[in-house]
Amino acid sequence: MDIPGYYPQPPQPLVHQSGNYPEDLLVLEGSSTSQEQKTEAASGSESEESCPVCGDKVSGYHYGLLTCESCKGFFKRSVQNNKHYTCAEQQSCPMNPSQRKRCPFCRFQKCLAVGMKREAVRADRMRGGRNKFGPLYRRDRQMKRQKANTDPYRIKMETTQTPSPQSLNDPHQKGSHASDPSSFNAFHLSNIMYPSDMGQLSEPMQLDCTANNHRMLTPPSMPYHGLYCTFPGHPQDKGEMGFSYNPTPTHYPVNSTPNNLFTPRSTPASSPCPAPSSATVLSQAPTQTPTVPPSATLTPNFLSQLLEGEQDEAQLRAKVLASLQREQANRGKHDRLNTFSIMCKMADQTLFGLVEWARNSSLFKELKVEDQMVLLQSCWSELLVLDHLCRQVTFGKEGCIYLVTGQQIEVSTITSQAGATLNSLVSRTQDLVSKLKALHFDRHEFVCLKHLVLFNPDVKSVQSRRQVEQTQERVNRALMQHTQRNHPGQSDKFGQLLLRLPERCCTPSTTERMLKSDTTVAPSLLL
DNA sequence: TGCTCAGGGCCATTA
DNA sequence: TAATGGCCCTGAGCA
Repeated sequence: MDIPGYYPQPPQPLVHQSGNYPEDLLVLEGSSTSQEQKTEAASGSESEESCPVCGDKVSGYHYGLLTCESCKGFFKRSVQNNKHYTCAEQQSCPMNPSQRKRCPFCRFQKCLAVGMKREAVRADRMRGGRNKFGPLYRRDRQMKRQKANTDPYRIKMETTQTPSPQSLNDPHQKGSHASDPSSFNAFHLSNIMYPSDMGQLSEPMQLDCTANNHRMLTPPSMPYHGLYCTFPGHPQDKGEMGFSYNPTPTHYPVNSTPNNLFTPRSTPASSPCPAPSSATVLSQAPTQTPTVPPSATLTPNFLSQLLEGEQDEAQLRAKVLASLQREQANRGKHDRLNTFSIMCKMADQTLFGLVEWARNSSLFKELKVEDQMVLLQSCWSELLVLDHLCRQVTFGKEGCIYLVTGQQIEVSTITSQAGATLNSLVSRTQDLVSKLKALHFDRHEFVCLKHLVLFNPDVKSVQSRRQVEQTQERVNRALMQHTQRNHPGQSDKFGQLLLRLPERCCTPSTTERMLKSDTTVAPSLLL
């Protein structure tokens, strides 16, 4: 959401923001009066929010959402003068007040991505008056009030240090295991976990998704810098992609393939993603007891405990779809989200789900709030990618990418439209999915890997480092014992799983950490 | 009828 | 010298 991410203090959402207006709690929900506006102005909350494009201080609603004066002017000039920019880098330039001027291409793309509307720039250049988005602004304010009223994590934020704006928007810090908690992506997570001013767990914007799977051209669940790529021939600013959601997608996941290794805790009968058969790897596991220490008898319970906190795929799918539908409903049929924005919002919602998962983890709950923050801040992008991989292994059909919404896109459709960088990402992802499928990656192993990524004792600013380390070692042992017990024929499965991690997160640090944590296994892994 | 506030213009500053 | 960004003006919408 952030994913993406990029917003300095006060906390920001990945794409859209919502506010925290304590005084507004006195205003009846659903009402929108001048008094309400006066109250907002008096509270100063809105003026303290940060621009979703660059993180600077917002000056009001401009072209569809709250932005700073600078981005307002930039967007206006870009549209009025029909500017066409190019990016000298990877189309993922950092966007913060000090660097926003460096790459107008990325800045403009981000303006569009977060929801600034070209059509709000008047073609006739007439001054003054109100635009047609007045009702939208009012709804946005109402949602902020509602979230401010219902968010249970606001109090925690008040006791949590937030990072300095300077470092928040630097995407070069993304994905670093030892990332500074003040990194911009870290900041995103802090907003999601403990939204204060902005209410990161904001009511999702609404949208009508009536559906055309085949026209979806962007890949799901990529790291945010990837999401901000453009697609040759399909720039996101072309407007509506005709994305719509059909509750019954054309492409259903094949639940009878050997790839369906996971057993979701529940999947509605009407789900476009039927529950995989119960013939999971676990159920097929041999009864023979492997040569594991006596302590291993606790492992199944431990793994069950980890699994209890797992996200329900059907629920997550429902949430994402509801969010997209609400977003489009708010926008109206002539103002559809483009594909790029839809993908960003899917990633947002997926990330919210992952944060929720972490917060519900019994192991994670044992940590101090500050440690929870910095751990999530350091690994959110890896969790997103891991989550994507898991979804592909579980539900993905050969040659297709399975979206969190239950829809599938053919990889060939993407590769025929995308540029080299994105194609490379998609290709690497698919390779990794194939390897994991070959390993018969199961749900227990997935939940272990998620915990291993999450409990990273190398993250700076972790206070209870020893506790994190011990938890990681515990999960590591559980994973090893599980693979030995259930896959005795694959003696190196544990190592193979860990070796996949660097491919997932593009850094060997996670694997190195785990190898260090279990020296009995390390030698065989290094061979 | 006066107030609000979002879009447009101006212009000093910056790169 | 073009781009940026802060400040001010304008005027439709609303109470």
